[in-house]
Amino acid sequence: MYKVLVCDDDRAILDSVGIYLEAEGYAVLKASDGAEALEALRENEVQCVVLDVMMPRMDGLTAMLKMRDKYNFPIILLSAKSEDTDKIAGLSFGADDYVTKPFNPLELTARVKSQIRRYVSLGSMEHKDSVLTTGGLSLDRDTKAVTVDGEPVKLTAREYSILCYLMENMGRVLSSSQIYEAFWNEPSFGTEKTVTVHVRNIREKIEINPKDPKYLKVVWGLGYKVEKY
Amino acid sequence: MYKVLVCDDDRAILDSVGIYLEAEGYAVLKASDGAEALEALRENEVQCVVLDVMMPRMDGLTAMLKMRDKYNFPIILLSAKSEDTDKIAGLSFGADDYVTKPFNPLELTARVKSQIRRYVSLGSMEHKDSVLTTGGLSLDRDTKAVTVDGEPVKLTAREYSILCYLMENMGRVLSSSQIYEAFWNEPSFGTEKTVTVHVRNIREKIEINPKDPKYLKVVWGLGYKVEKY
DNA sequence: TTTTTTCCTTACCGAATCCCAAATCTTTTT
DNA sequence: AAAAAGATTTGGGATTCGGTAAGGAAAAAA
Repeated sequence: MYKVLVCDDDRAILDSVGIYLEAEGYAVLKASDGAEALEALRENEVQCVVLDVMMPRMDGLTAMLKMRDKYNFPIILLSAKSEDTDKIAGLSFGADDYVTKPFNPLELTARVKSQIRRYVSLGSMEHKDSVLTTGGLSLDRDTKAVTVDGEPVKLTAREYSILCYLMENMGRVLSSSQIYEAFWNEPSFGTEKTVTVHVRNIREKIEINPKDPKYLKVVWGLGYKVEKY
Repeated sequence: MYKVLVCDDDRAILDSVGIYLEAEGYAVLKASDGAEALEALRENEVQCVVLDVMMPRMDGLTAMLKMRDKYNFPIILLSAKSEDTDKIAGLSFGADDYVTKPFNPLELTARVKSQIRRYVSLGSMEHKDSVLTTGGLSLDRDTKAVTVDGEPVKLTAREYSILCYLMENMGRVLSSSQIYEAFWNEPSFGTEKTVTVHVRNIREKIEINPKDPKYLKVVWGLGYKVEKY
């Protein structure tokens, strides 16, 4: 039976999440701050951790960094929508997934399930491929380095995030609002144009001829995609 | 067509939200308290619920918990602005999003749209195959790619949606007005002719001989269908 | 801290593309 | 043969995308 550690200072959330996860057949350990969580980990082998960002004594991000020193199980962060400390900031610090409050407990359960499946199927193999490639374009999610035909390309944070998202969904068409919502955690009304400007800037950097893009293509009326070669 | 249940004791809000959602092409069910909402859910399959927190008889949070026992559609809470957002985030455990009153109806609409998109795409991720096929014709809903005998075909956005709709209902006959209303939410007087034109353009692209269509056939006096092979 | 630099967002215009409706022609049904 | 339904063609109008630029925010440097 797989074990999941849930860490949140709100007991109501702790209990309810526990109920949902137990219904899925997981054993649930509970902690109400980072210190308690680390202590629980010393005595138990878990396959996944759900961690609130805002907690007394030791906050979630600090706790996560300490966990990463010793363990490599997946970590899912919880945070209130209002704090909005960028999704990317959280993920790039070593989290595997990120859920904003309020959240659907069923969705959290689904994410836990999917993280555990990935974790155990990799069988503690450290070899998750962090490099995405198509044709001469490649992106390394560990080093955040992007190269075209071996030449390094300097992208800004937003540009990197957008390109990364598109390459993780290689071949799939994503609408401007989908892309927008993936990073701003906000539905878009009228702000989709921002995405097109970023797309243009990305093309300027990674395409030989931005007018006739080879990698980052538009699908009229539907969205953008990265071509799979 | 997706259905949204809106629940609020203020009839003015109920009506205005209803108008905006209907303009977006959703079917709207209305309820004025939690009990009514639960009853409506027994008789209808909905894809999203908008729920006021403060209501007589049965309040929103209680209603939400009861809904979570049986359903897993997204729930969006409405709450008074007075409480601070972090507090709401904590209290509203189990919701997928929240909006504070007073609110911009367009914002609420955008959030509903975004939740429904996530909900239906998650559903199709698990079970349904994203590729529809009949004979040599195939359509991939992820990449939005259509091929005939392996050859890629370039369709416009509207052509794609119409073909997709027909292929999702493979073998079934759909009238022009049905097809029209599926995308252009609302009337269909004289406008069915437009569908005819699109059908012709689609045939031009996917049929060997558009005069004697193999896939996209007409059923005289009733409508169109995609032949199942 | 203040200054400097880089980056993000928004607005606008032009160009490419597509949608729609009307008019006309063809096929099917009665 | 007449009537009804679908097929085809065409042009104006609406959308969507690309490109540019400027103001403001954020990050980096001093």
